[in-house]
Amino acid sequence: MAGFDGASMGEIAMRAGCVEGTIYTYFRNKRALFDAVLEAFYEDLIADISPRLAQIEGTRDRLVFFVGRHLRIAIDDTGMGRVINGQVWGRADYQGSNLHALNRRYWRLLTDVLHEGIRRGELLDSLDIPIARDFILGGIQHWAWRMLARREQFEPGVVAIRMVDALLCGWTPDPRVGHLPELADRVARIERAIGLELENRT
Amino acid sequence: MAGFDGASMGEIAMRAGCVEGTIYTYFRNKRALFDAVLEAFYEDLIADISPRLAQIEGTRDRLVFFVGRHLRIAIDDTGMGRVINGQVWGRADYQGSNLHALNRRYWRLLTDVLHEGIRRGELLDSLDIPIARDFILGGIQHWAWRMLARREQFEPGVVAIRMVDALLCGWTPDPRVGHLPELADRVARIERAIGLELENRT
Amino acid sequence: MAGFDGASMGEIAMRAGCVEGTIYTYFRNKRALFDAVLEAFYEDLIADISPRLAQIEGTRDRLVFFVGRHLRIAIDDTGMGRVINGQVWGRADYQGSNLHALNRRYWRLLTDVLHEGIRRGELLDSLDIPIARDFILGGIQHWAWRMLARREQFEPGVVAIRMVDALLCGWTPDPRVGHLPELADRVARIERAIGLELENRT
Amino acid sequence: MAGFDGASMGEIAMRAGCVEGTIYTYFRNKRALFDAVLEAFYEDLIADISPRLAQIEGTRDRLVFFVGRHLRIAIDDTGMGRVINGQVWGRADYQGSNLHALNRRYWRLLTDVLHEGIRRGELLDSLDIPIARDFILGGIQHWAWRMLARREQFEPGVVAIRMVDALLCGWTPDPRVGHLPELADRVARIERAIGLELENRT
DNA sequence: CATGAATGAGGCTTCATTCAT
DNA sequence: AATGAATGAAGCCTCATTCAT
Repeated sequence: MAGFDGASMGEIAMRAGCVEGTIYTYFRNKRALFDAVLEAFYEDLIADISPRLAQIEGTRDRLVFFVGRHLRIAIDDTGMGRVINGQVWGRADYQGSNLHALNRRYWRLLTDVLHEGIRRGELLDSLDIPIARDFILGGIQHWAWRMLARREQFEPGVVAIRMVDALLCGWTPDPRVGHLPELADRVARIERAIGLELENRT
Repeated sequence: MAGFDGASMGEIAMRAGCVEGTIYTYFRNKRALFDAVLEAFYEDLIADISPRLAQIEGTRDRLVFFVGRHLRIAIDDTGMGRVINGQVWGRADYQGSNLHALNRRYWRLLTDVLHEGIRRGELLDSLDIPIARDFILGGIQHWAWRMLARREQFEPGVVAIRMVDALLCGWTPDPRVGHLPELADRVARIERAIGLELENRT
Repeated sequence: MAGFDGASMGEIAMRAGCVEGTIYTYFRNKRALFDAVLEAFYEDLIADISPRLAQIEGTRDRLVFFVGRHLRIAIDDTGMGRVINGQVWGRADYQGSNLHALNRRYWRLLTDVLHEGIRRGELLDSLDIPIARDFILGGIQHWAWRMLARREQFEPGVVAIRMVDALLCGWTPDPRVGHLPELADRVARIERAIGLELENRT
Repeated sequence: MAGFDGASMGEIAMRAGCVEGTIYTYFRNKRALFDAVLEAFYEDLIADISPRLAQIEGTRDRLVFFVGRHLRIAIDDTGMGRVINGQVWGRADYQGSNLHALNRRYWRLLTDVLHEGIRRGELLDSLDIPIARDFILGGIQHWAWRMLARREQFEPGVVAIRMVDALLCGWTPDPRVGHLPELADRVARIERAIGLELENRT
């Protein structure tokens, strides 16, 4: 019903309003057709996201935008997501293919945001970026598929904020924690001032 | 090579050491065969994980065990993972199927750990459990596939710890940080009481 | 209309009284089918010719038998001859194939006759056997095709004799001719002895 | 790779430096194109051979030239030879086609040499010319294909001499055998002269 | 005259499924 | 219960040919 094997050239031709032979005027074979479609999809996606990401300030807002945009793919291009999942992964010649390169360029938009976030101090230095990336991309995918399987609607913008918050809580250094040393200083000064003895607190 | 469409009944029969006709003695059709295989896989998986999860104390350790076990599936049962991915999702009759029920039972093991973690105070009350679950399952999947695609080895136990830490940092309430506002108030009150002069702070 | 490319699997199946799929139960693909047919043909041919050739005395009679039998192929198995011509030659993997081995075994029947003929003194020592073989096989083929193209009937036995005679005239040393010089000497001596006067001869 | 069916109009057009449609401006269909090519080939061949054959004296030299020239076709125009073999023979409308006429004109060059050889007394009166022709053409073809299949080089001029000699040995009258009748006359005269009674010789 | 995109028929092959034994 | 040969629908792909530009 979906995916590379699920779609027949006959059906594709019919939907395209031509006969099977015509497709072969433009694409060498089924695989070439799928590659071309996926490449066009990625190109458009990158061309759409890249400039808008550059205009957003702040790591959190950038992530919210990226996650929301990625979630929208699952809604608008449901089949595409499934094809990518079925085709992009698990192909013998994936590594080194043009598709792989595009996939990397797309992921790069996300990891660049993460790296920049670390540089700005908005994300923890210790953040494992490959893991963070896979959590975001994989988590979004799972969420979207589950929603689609249950035929439930969802608002990408709202879900994106919830997702980013769920992740950022741990990745961003808590500004309040930054006050701890200072607070300790003040307490020590008070103690000195009143010569008071304090109980230990666990 | 893998997946529902990738395997032919002839090949399956050959590997099973029988002829194609024999399979139809036991399974109505190909779909029924695959469902049975997936069900057996899930049953075994749940039977394996469930009791061991019960013996582990502490949310963090439970999550590490679950994540590690799930990662191992991608290594030991690569094909199975792909079949699940291809078949579990995107089937018209998935909702309400026996497979769906098993899938839910498996996920339930994870969400139970999360709920229990909240109850124990080891996870934030505000944690969005569906999102958390999808981050874990989706993140693991992405990570594993990427590794397999690159033919890189990885140690499930080590990766599991890294993953859980990356997530828990934000999900577990830091006990010290929770007391900070209150502590600051008390300090300020004491300072006021004893007439201490404070410098302005930005 | 004939040959490997000329015959469609559909047509073959129809003539065999089954559907296309059935053929693939027995042969991996079209090429395997053709190879099997050709191999069976050669096996039968060799099994038929080999013992009969052994029972025939004399190089000339053996050649007549071989040529006649080969000519009959062109009549009885017209299509087969054409397939062999189209397939046996000009295939990239011909050298070293099973078909090649069979072809050689068949040719060997002929070249063995020729070698034996030389050993017996019935053929010239100087006979170039590869060339002789190609003349026989190629000549027969040309002759048969020409006849078939013109839809002319011919009697293999009669043609075989004509062909072998045409070739043997030069390949077999004429025993009578060998005595000629000696005979001429004796005549000349007698003439001289009896004082006979001879005219000059150029 | 070769033959009528092996070449597609697309490939032909590409090699000709035009598009497929253009070919149909000049040739009604694929068959007409092939016929035209074959005809041009034969025309050139005949135009090349014919005058040179006329300048050669002696049947043997003429045959050596013809055989050598024919062998060279197999080397220089390998594909052409295969096309001719596949197309010239075995076509329903071959008899009476223009191609047939050209083929005959080409063969005629050879049979004319043979007829002339008989007239000159350089070939046996009893030579069966159709058979002789098929031996030459068929033998050459077999030899050439075998060499090409084995990827062996050969020198057309050398092979031609060997072939013609192999055939001529039988086709040319042995000059010594020509003395037999005369010798018999002399013996008879002797017998008469001496009134001798001779024993029967087998 | 040249083009080349579109066509559609036909080819080979696969494969889930059936059924008589 | 097991077999495995037979099926036939469907898939991908090729290619000679046409036709509007």
